[in-house]
Amino acid sequence: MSPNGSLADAELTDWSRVRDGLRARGLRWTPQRRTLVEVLSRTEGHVTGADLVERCRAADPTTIPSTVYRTLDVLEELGLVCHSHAADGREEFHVLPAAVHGHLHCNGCGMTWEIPAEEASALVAPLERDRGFVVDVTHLSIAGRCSGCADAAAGG
Amino acid sequence: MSPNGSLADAELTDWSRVRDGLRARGLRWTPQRRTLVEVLSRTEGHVTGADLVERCRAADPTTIPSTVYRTLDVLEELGLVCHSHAADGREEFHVLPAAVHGHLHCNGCGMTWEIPAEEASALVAPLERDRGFVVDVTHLSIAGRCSGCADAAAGG
DNA sequence: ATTAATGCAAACGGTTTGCACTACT
DNA sequence: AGTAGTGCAAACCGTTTGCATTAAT
Repeated sequence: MSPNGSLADAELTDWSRVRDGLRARGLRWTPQRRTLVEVLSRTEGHVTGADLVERCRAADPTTIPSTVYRTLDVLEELGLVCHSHAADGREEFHVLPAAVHGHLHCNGCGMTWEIPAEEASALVAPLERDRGFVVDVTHLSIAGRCSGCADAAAGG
Repeated sequence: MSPNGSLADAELTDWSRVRDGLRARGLRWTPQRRTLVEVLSRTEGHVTGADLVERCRAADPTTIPSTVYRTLDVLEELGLVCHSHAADGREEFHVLPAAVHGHLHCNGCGMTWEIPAEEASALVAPLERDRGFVVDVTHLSIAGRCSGCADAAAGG
């Protein structure tokens, strides 16, 4: 793949490349985008869209939701974030994961863990083998109960 | 669809038990609930809440959304349906009793397949083994591309 | 000078809620 | 009679859109 030289292989933390990536496409580097990109650079794992709006607003109180969402679209096109849907049905973005794909979400405590790419691939390998179903591991989201909450449920 | 057969044809599904299940809990069997239960009894796989509202409205044009959602809550408490979230983030319900759990959703053609319980369990077994994470297979939803769409993507 | 991007406000779609009324038991 | 359930309408929440304005290039 790697069609038009996407930024996907850039150093994760090297957000300054985003600016150039945008410009290379004739898009613009604005203060609002800079704010979001900075927020994202501090973000690990997943955040909802609303969450990002809130964090941007913390950094810049003049932040407008639609701008954030529009910028997220652009960043997703650039391959810098991708989105899936959380267990509660909201948009969930995560910062371009180097080798991190898929989530494990605990219905007990609400925690979310990431599943390393290899582990995720291993899990779904049978699907690809037996059914020819190519899983999009970046959207893999598995709900259940973490060991702590499972024990609690079993114990009491 | 058996216009005058009332609950007589319920031997395929044991939905007539719903009525008794409700009553056993001091809850009531109303025409609106009957409509929804009939709709559900004709339903295979998954439906969104909005979808069910629509189908109920087809059966009974006076159907009101909030009633449907409230009844779904009740039916879920009874263990007759359960809900998860579809890839597009909407509520997704599916009829319980079958030994069918988990979905495979193709981003290409939009089709959804069900994963048999054993297959689903086998897939996530490593998670439970290695991490003690007890997966809720009824909420397992995996997105990707079916063999047809994967081939199409690879081929062109 | 272009024209991409922003701010704003209103719309949207699915779901939820408050409340008076209805009807199941 | 008593109370679960309904209908309705409005609220809600996250997200999207239209459009005139602003500002990056």
